[in-house]
Amino acid sequence: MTSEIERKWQDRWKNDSIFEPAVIEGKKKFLITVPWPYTSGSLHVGHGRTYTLGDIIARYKRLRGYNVLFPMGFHQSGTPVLSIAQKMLRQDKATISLYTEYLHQYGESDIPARLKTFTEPAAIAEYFSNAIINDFTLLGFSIDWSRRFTSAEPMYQDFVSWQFKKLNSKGYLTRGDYPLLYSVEDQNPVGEDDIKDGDTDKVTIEEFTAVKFKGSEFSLVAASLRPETIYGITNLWISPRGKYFLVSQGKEKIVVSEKCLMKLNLQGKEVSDSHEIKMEDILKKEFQVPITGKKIKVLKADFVDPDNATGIVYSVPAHSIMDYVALSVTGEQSIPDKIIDMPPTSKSTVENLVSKLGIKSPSDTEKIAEATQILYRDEFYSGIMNGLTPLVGKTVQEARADVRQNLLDQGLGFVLYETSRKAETRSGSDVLVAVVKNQWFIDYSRQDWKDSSHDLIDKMSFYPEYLKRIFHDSIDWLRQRPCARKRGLGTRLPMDPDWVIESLSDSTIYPAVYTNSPQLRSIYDGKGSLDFDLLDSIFTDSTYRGEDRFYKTVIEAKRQWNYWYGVDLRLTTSPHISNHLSFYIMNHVALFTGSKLPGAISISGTVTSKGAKIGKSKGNVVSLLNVVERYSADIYRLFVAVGADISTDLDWNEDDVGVHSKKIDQFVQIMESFTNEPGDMDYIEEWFVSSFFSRLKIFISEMDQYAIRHAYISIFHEVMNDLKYLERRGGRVNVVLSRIMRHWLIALSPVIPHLCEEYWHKNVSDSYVSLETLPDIPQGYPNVAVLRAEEYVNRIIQDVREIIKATSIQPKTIQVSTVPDKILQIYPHLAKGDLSKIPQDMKWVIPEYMKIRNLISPFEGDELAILNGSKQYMESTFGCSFQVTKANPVHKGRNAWPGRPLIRLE
RNA sequence: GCGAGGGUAACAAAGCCAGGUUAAAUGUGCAGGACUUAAGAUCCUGUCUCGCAGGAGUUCGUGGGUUCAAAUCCCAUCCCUCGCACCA
Repeated sequence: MTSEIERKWQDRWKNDSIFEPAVIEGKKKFLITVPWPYTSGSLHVGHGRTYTLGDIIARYKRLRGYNVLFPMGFHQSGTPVLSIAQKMLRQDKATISLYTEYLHQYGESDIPARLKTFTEPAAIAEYFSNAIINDFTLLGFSIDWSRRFTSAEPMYQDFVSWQFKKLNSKGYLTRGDYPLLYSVEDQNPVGEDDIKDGDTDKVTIEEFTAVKFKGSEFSLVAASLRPETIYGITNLWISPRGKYFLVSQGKEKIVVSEKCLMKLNLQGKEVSDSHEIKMEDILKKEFQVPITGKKIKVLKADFVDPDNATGIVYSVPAHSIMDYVALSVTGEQSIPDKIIDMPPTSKSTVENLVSKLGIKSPSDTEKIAEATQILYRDEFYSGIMNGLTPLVGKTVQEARADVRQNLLDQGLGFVLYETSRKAETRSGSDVLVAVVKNQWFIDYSRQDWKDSSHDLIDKMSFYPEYLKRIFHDSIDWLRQRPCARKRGLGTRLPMDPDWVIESLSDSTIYPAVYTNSPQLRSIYDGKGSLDFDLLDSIFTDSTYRGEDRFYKTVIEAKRQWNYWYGVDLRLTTSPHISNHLSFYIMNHVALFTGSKLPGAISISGTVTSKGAKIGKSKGNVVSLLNVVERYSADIYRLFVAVGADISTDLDWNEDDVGVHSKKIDQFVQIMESFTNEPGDMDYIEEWFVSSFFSRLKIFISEMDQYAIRHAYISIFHEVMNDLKYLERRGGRVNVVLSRIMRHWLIALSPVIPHLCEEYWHKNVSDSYVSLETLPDIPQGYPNVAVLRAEEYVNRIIQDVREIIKATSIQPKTIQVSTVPDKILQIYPHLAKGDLSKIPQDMKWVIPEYMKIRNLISPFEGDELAILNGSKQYMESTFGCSFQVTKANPVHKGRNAWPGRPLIRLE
């Protein structure tokens, strides 16, 4: 039943193309974008949230009279789709079962046949694009699909080429060497996805300083993360299990481990003439510490990993747990003095940590690792170099940079990159660090660029507001970003077609293309390409000088662009802040000006499922399609709207969904039993209508701040509660609904569009509620006096209840006597403190007033009349008779005060 | 470590930016009642402590401070979550 209604309206919206807005010059427009989905799988309840919130906002802006464009496209560039296709080709079991499941969800009839096509990346992207369109349609999204395009589309790729040529001409692209994780066997860079346990145990790149220790015939190269400790070196360690090689590096001869040779090659350190060297030939020699010139020996140690870094390490027992422990065990040398001083309060010294953690031997690897982490961290942040070094007084942080630079400058060392842990790909080949030569970067580090980005951020709006500060920080923190790679799908870099533009970099200003993709596509189809000058004439101020037969389309493309761009609101999730959204801001600043720049950004929180992060391993993935089938689009939408504030996390919890589902049922019942009953309203009906319009005002002001949750609690839940209350008070539901039906359905339509459309047609008009504008609030509403009066009645009820509770009296009669006229007359003087204006014969009330003044709630209505009007309600509420009188003033004893009548139970 | 967000009643979760109208929304749970042959659904009432008259007391991680007044502002401290990059 519900799904039939939803389908019906989805079809009608689509057939009438009501969400494909045309340019209307002079009408205020609103362009809202949400990041385009990546087309590698099905969407779950978490994905749905941001899109749903986007749709709610789009629909809200429509009812506020904006010409709203809510476009969508698909992201297909990058590596995931490609690697899925490759895995399909390899018949990878896990991938096949995952995609079988996806296809099953989508009700695919011939799964094996469909899977066969998935060896082709385009087929995967195509299939899931269509699946997502289907999902979004079933959720009732008011998306303009006529403008959709994908990042793999040639028309769009010409646009990206234009963008990169512009960036390059403005000097925003640079080149340089860049380290990245690499598989030698596959001859490919590897991402987190390619590494075994890469998602749970992240692999990062660490920058070692490889230090050359000169000997009579060759140098030993030991690598360290802490070059400042060379002043405390006592000896070198090599592994008894390792193989070491003598190689030529330029004119120098150096010795490193076998594994290190490969790293040197990958990292562009050219070496030649390698041959293995016997361990004894190393052990019998002495070597010299660079800078200090100290002569040291080489010792064997089991704890040295020949595969790590150079396979040779230098020993600093005063500042390294392992070296200290190893030395204590051999007892060969005494522990040398420290070269780094710690604050007196610090307990982080080698000796303390070793004894505290009870480390006995080099085989206590876990404890040693823990102690090492503490020591390195504390020395880095609070250590000061002491007088045994020439760097006395410098912090460890400063000293490290100094020594490193010194070694590099004098050719006494070089940079060696290493993985933070031993890593291998999912297929089992080694992951090492390679240095890519001449990597292309977008130079986000440029200060002038950052400055103008900060200016833009100052002008933009953020929801919630604290995001503004975070974006300033993020811009400051950005460095050069590698923007192209050698594999993956995407656009070729126009100045260097060997490279493919990386998938975040090709999607920074793409919302621009939503404005005129049909025109661009038509020109592309006619010309076979979109050249630089043509795009320039559309997206900048330059004029079009191309072929005449495209002239009209170019002008139309430009008109669309001028009307629709910039993006009034971009809505996405927090992981995008430090990358996509920052790039989005900076690329806009680089290429556009004025009204074409972004207006506002809002961030929605993440979605958990049953309290846990959504993931296949947790088994808590709930697909969107499944939710729509089991509940309905409107129930899901209501849950998303009201379940949590836009910026906080939302938990997908079926119990809570059930609550919303019940509320929707009640709403349906109310709407089904509605018949138009215009006519005069009594007091309580007047109260309801007043309350409604007061809630509608709250709704508008909250929605203008995108406080969707507040807005809909007010206009849906609280209005529903008011309706229940109205019934209890004897009001006529249909009479009041006749007064508010238009406003209510229009206001609710952003969240529950299908039901609103259904009842709009049934009860109001045959136009589309989705396109209606919210009418003004009628004159005289909300009627504050009536609202106050009802509050007053409820306060009396509360008081009676409390008295019953405190006294355990079951009243037969409730007597309420309201404020005497004499007290009411002088009350304003009392409230103002003008005690002198109080007539002599009434002065006796002053002491009583002083005592209870905090309990008085002044009330401007006619209390007697209001209470008399509520007599019936009071009697049914308490099941006894209810009498109202005007009290007489009493000199001794208690009096009735404004808003605080006397209550007596009998 | 740095950066950001957060710690509120049995639980979940508002309020905090713009201090008083806050014993503190809302939902769940729990208790009592209404309706029902019964169950369910729905509705009402209650749910920190004390109170035979509408009141009082003690509460919003912990410890201080500002103020006539603090869940709300400031300082310190403990704990939790997320991000720290090339991955979409």
